[in-house]
Amino acid sequence: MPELPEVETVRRGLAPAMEGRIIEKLELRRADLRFPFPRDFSNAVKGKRIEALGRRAKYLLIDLEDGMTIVAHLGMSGSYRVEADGAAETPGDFHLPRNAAAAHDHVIFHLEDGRVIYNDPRRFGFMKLVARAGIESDASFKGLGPEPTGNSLDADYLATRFAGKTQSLKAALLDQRNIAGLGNIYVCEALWRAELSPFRAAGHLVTPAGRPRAGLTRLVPAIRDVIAEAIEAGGSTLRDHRKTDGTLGYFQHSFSVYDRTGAPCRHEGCDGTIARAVQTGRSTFYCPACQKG
DNA sequence: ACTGGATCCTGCCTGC
DNA sequence: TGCAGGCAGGATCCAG
Repeated sequence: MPELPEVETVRRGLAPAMEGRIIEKLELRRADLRFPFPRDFSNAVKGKRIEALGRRAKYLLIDLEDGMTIVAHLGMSGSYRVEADGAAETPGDFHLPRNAAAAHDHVIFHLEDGRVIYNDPRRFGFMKLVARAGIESDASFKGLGPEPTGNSLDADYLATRFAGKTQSLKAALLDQRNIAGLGNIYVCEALWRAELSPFRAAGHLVTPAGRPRAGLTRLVPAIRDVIAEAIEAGGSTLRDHRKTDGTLGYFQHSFSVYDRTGAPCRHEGCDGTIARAVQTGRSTFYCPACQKG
């Protein structure tokens, strides 16, 4: 599921249940996810209070009182759910009986007043423990580009990154070193909004003098807006992913191109049909009629 | 240096 | 109905 808006939605969902709580026990139900868990992981966090939940790109950051941070990535299929002690059953069929472990529940945070459970069928996610001081030099964060919602993302910055690149715009936007947090869905959506071809070389949007062309100037607000709107909607819900309280995100109803092959383009006055192509092994959804820039 | 492909893993959907 | 094949929100490693 998780691109930036989904991870941010997870962070907001978990914060009320985790911040200020002590990790009474960290239960690891297997030895690894994508990578082995940190050596002595459970003991290292046992008894520590969680100060705050943060996010950088698609990484969830669980700040502990001792200056360490649990860096958690949800991979493709990771999700969290909260089970509060003594809470009434939420209507609907999602919640399991208390204390019943579901398939692919790999990590359970036992807190003072409930549990937070990490589930990840494909196990592409991972968790590691990093010292907060100097976290930016950790391999996961070094070289990471700016957040798409922050002020440091602008057309001039992207021009410096894209200048001379023969790589497609699609691939360049998926590269976390250029912008951190975009994934396949929101790259497709942003390119559609800016009416830019996903196949165009990234360098094409930069003048020989290194200035952003009009298309690149359009792209920045397209990215900002689609990410902001998706966060506002609580992220997208694809397949079986849900928010931490078991409810659904809504942004998938707002997709303009993603997974809409054969549907009419929603740009006013465009009579194009959404098409699917494969670029660097990933599906690209786009409108061949209006995404020509 | 830059680029694209292969890879990790399970589940679900489609088509035969 | 069963089964094989393709595909899925990501990041990293490797070869050309």
